Amino acid sequence: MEDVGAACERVARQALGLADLRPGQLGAMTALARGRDVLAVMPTGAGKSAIYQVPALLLPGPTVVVSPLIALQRDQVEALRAKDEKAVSLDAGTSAGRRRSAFESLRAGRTEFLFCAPEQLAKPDVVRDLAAAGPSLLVVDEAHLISSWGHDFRPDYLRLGQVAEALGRPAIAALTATAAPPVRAEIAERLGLRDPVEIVQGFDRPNISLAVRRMLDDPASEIVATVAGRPGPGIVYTAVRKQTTRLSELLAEAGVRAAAYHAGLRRSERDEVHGGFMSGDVDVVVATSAFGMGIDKPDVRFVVHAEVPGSPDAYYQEIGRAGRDGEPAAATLFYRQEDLGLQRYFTGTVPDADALIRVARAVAERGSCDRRTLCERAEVSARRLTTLLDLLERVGAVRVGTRRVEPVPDAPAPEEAAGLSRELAERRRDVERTRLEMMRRYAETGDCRRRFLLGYFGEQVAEACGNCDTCRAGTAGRAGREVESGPFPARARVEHRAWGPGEVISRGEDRLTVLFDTAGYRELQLDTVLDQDLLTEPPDS
DNA sequence: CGTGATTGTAATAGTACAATCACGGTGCCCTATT
Repeated sequence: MEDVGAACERVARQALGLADLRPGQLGAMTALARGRDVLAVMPTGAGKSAIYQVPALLLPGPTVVVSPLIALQRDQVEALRAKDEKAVSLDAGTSAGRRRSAFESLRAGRTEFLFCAPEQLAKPDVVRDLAAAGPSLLVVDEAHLISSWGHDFRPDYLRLGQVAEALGRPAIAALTATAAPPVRAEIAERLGLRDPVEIVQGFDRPNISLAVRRMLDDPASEIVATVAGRPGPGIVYTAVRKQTTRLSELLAEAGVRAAAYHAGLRRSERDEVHGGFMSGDVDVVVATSAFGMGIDKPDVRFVVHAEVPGSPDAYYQEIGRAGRDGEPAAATLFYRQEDLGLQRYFTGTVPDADALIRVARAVAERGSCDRRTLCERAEVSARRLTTLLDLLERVGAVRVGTRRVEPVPDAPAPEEAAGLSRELAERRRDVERTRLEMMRRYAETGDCRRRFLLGYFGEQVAEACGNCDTCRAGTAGRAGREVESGPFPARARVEHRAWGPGEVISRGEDRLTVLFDTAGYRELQLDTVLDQDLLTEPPDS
């Protein structure tokens, strides 16, 4: 009988035309083909799709792929059809007839791949119809969104673990290009991955040079000068929509073929800008974070940030769109301290106690009920309900199934449950804010910027990179060199007097960055830690 | 949290500054019109 690895290689070659597989790819494929869960963190272009497509063709049942944007789903369907693989996508615009025939075809084994957004899987009949087809694989693409979008923006991301159960718990593949260690942990926890095979490929993109320009006032003219002096194509990221128009107009005046892009534009305008950028008619897109996913243009030469983004995670995701062809590219952050305030605002939502109490009380008084009834009884929107229920469930006040919400025996009283939920949300917000704090550190550090970023993503690098502004300025070598020996090495579990347990993310000569389980990222001076005996290393494995 | 627009007050006709307020990102969905 053929070995699973060999079978993967054969299918990759015959069905998908992939002659050579990278070691990480093959490992992930064979794990999935054997029914194991996989969490893969690999840069775009490293063949993430093949990781699930190959085992999908080997395993008996169909494959459900969760993808955040309808446009991405359609692209993927098209790419598969070009290889003669039967794939469909499902969204709100899919007619009842097409829906029926899609499910029929999945059940009959004529269609292998179904793409949809998590919101589709929030609908009990969709899950029921899919379960009837006996899926063998559930793929969550852009899985970092579970952590970054799930909590308030698209809460249905949080329910995918339960969806997996309802689908008969197929093997799960979680795929992303960017996920720091705590994000990986959250993905695994939320999806309920079972002893997943974790494949993390190098984060480093050495061809992207890094620089920060500190600004005391409006950076617009500096940005225009910088962008106008650089060979295109490039992206300028701004934090607010108004700024996209303003900067693109200033750039146009300076003779740059620039266009603005944000989610408030009409569909046709967005498509036009996107298309123009891909075809080369537009050299520079000035955009909010709406511009990004699904933009696979290899020759982007620079990414400029006009304002600081909310976390190193978001920053790395956005600069990662530069230099995918491997040629030199530049990432420049225009940094003003005041801009941190806006990001603080973006991370600052904690649901109000009243709404939480109303929901908790409705469930407690009424008993098992469906979501619609609950929305009416508690007077909250369907979307908000998902966020509230997630919190209430995590503090043990309710149990949320795919169809119904159930009360929990001995649950805390509604007022108490609301209080606990708010504490949970506050803790989460505080952790978010320490991410922002790490972004500030990146902008203000005198150490090698790449070493800082890679350290944040859990990669220890001894040498300064030589391709960032601090390296060129000569400040990088002196501060914060990684140290191999001594107490509190990277990845060590530690316990702080006030902040509780955590893990050392990076270890410098004179300071430590620690991610605390509840207090988030903190930087500690090694002297102080030793003098005051602030940290202990618990004597475990 | 910070910005920019609007309103308010004080002192006296045009302006100056303070207080208040609204606003700020990402995309599914579903339904009603063209």
